[in-house]
Amino acid sequence: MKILNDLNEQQKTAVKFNTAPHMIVAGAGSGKTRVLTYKIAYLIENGFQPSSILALTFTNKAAKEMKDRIIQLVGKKAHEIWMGTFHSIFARILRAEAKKIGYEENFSIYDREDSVALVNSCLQGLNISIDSLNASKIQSRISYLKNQMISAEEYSKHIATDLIEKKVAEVYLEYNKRLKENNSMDFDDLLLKPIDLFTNHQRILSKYRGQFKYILVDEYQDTNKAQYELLKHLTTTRIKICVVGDDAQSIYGWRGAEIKNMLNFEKDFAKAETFRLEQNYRSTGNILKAADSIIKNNSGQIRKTLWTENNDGEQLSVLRCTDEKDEAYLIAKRIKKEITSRKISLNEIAILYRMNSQSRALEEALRREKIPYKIIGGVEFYRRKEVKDIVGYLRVIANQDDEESLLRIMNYPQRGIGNTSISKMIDFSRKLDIPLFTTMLRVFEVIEVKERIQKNVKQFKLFLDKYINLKNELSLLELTSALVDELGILRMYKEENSQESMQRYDNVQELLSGIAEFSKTNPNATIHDFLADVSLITGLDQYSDVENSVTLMTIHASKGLEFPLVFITGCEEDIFPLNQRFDSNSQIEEERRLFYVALTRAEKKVFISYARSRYRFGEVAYQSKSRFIEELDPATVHELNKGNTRKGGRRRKAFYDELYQEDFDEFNQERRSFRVGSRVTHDMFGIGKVLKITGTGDNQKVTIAFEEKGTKTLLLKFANIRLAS
DNA sequence: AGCACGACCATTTTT
DNA sequence: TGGTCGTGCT
Ligand SMILES: Nc1ncnc2c1ncn2[C@@H]1O[C@H](COP(=O)(O)OP(=O)(O)OP(=O)(O)O)[C@@H](O)[C@H]1O
Repeated sequence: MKILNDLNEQQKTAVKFNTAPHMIVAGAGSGKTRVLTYKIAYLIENGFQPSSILALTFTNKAAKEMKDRIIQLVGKKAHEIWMGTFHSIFARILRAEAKKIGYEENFSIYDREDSVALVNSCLQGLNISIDSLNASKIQSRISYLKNQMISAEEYSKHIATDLIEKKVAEVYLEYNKRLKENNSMDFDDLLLKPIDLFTNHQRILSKYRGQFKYILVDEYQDTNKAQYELLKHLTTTRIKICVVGDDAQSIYGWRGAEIKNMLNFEKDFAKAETFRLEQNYRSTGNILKAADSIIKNNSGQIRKTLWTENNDGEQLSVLRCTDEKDEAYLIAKRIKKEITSRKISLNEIAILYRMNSQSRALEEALRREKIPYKIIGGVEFYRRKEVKDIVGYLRVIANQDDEESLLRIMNYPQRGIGNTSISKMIDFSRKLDIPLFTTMLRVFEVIEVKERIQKNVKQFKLFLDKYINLKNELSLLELTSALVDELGILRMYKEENSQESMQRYDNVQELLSGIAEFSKTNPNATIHDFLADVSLITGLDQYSDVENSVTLMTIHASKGLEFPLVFITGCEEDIFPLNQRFDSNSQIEEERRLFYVALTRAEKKVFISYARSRYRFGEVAYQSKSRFIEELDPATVHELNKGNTRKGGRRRKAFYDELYQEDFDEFNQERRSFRVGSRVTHDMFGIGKVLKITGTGDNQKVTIAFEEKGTKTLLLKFANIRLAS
């Protein structure tokens, strides 16, 4: 069969095996994704029904790319494959079955921001506050619990012990209740609700078991408990399952991903077989050696061999920089040099970092050097305020119970319904136990609201009713255009005529063209279809490589991608690895896997940079070189600008002139006997670990996490701190 | 009701 | 450093 010609022997064997459950375990760049893609093509070629294949990927973009590739291989019947992320596929199923679990099929999907807003509103409603936790932290906790499949009831009855946990439990319960009342689900519900559905409705479960004859999962190492449960529900001995992954690339533990899903696969699925792919096609020998020297510092992983026919290639280069501006500048310069000497395009270059906040300095330098770039992730288009405002209207038109969205648009654009009036209406709704939307209809009964404002509410209600009635008559695009026009949003931004408002203007325009495009690809799409899609779009999905520009992103976002030239930036203790408090081993190992992922994105050449000081919260913080740099096999790396300290720094300093105001106090740096990460003792507070060092001269401060006395910031001049033995 | 200013807090990583 | 939130003034 022709399809198989693009594969090596091991890959062919894995593609052709289609009997028992099986797992393909393999290192980076060995063609796991390719095998999955070809396997699906192979199945279809051999008469398997595309619509009975369920393929689950990590991002929407990965799904789209895989599907496109399969269409290329076997033609457009591949359109019928059920392919997408766990979240999008199960959202689709939930929409079809919503009634069975007590939701309307037009339910809204809340993203993180919406969820945080709801938590806030719960806190207000319950009239509680938790000192050490803000709404966003509480939301993270709830989400984490949901990921572990710990229900609010269980948490509150059996797990929450101290006062804070009890309060969180109370919020958790209320939050779920309110979600339900709003006919809404958060991201985690998209995985949990289907489990409820399948557990309580045997007939529906049978229906989907009949539908999906073959289930394939990419990036299995990053699936969580709920996803595992879903797979267990959907598979029977007659349904085939194939999962693909690399335990060394599991980087979402903080979100509940469990490598153990992978380690236990053979036990979990009867008669399971494991396949391996060992030839790497992506990287040079040196990059692979370097990556291997990193990952072998982790304990207990599935043993894998990885070899390549590629030659050793160049060594990795380490760039030592004065601070983050210097780092950004050196990288920009380096890029200019490399595109001419290597004759590569900007598209072939990626700059990776540990956290989004690191991109700022890099962007600034790239702009100065006139190097075009694109950022993947970051603030995503559909999360921008002006876009979410309009989407908020659409959501309310689709689902009047969606209180968060209703509150969002109530006074936007301003129509004279202020916060006090809104709270009065909310109180009224709660007292009578009716939706806010109904309260708007009965606003004349809410006597606390001034008459003039009651009229405004009434008018707004009529405005919404009009569109609610129109939603079945107008197309999605007609509806949205009419809405935006009547709201006068574009006019408003234009009149304001600031740089910011013009940006917003453009974004609204872009939303409209996005809708136009969506309507084109999905001709009969309703507002519900569009909203379902929008909630699950992420920043990672909007990536196109048409324009010629450098790619900037977090390492998490780079998973599965590859670039000839890769920069890994900010390789300093407390940034990468970003370890907080006293190192827990599993945390540092996840950081190490992250570094492994970063290295293995590269095909030809890696630059690793670190800065000796960096602005953090407006203060200078002194940094020390990442332990990961030390762990690299020395035969594979060299330091590029050794001994380049003051001299190079000065020259570049001149370049940035006013940008450099702070003086880098090298003397102080050398004199100190400890650095970030050192264990120190203090006469009063005992033993602790240095978290950060800030300021210069007499103002130099150290933040230390003491084992017994908690975290303290001390003035170095007075505190008697010594290195612990 | 709506704006301006100041206090405070923040940095993981994202479906 | 910069963005968000609350208060107090108009
Ligand atoms: N048999 C093959 N012949 C030629 N190129 C191959 C072959 N198999 C894989 N490749 C190439 O190797 C690269 C890596 O493949 P792929 O992305 O499928 O690997 P992966 O194992 O999924 O990687 P990662 O774990 O990093 O996501 C791709 O550029 C792919 O085209």
